[in-house]
Amino acid sequence: MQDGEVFAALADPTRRDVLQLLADRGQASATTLAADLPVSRVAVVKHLGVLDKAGLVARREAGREVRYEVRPERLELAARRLVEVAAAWDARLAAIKRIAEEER
Amino acid sequence: MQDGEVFAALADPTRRDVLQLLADRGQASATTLAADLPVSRVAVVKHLGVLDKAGLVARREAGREVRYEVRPERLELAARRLVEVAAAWDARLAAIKRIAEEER
DNA sequence: CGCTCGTGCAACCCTAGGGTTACACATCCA
DNA sequence: TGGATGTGTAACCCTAGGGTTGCACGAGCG
Repeated sequence: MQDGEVFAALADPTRRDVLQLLADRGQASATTLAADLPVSRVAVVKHLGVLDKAGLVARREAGREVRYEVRPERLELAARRLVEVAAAWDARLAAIKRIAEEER
Repeated sequence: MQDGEVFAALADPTRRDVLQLLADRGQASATTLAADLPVSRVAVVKHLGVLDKAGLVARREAGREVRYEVRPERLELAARRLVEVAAAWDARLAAIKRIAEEER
């Protein structure tokens, strides 16, 4: 459940569609999701698999079918990490700029 | 310069290394970056290309060499979008939960 | 019980893209 | 001017992974 996995998960357009669709419905199975997507059920299952590993989605078995639901917390966490990294870069850049100023 | 491009750019580990290295140095050319990475210069150039398209890096020609530098703003922007999406999902999930409560 | 529906799984196809080497060209400097 | 040095580009290799079809299996229901 690394950050890299989250980015990789978010990188694929079909996967983002799956995520969005899932968010709209609250919860759904791979089969019903596939009905409203231009790809097969198997493809959707694979996508849900990587989304699950990335922690962006929760898998819950209900009888003979498998329900998935979105987990916004993970997305927020990833976003916060991004902000942290960006801030760190900013600080470093500011420091470099300051040094450049002093040397002038 | 779509959001998808940013995620795709961030998805590759080598690319993240390039980004980090670039952030450490403030600015650098593809050749000098390649010196401290386990891949060839050509590979680094390609990576810098997608980072550039994603807006995460700025390309600046200086004489016969090409300097690149990191652009934290784009990273922050992407992060903010993520937070927005997560918030939207949260709201939707909350709504669905509320409806479920009412139906009870 | 028998039929249907939802999953899991295996085998396969095909392209994107990350990586390489080799060569041509431009710029800087002794 | 000539030789390093830094880029760009072309041709190529190879795997990851997104997509498919086909089939077997288990759960639910008339």
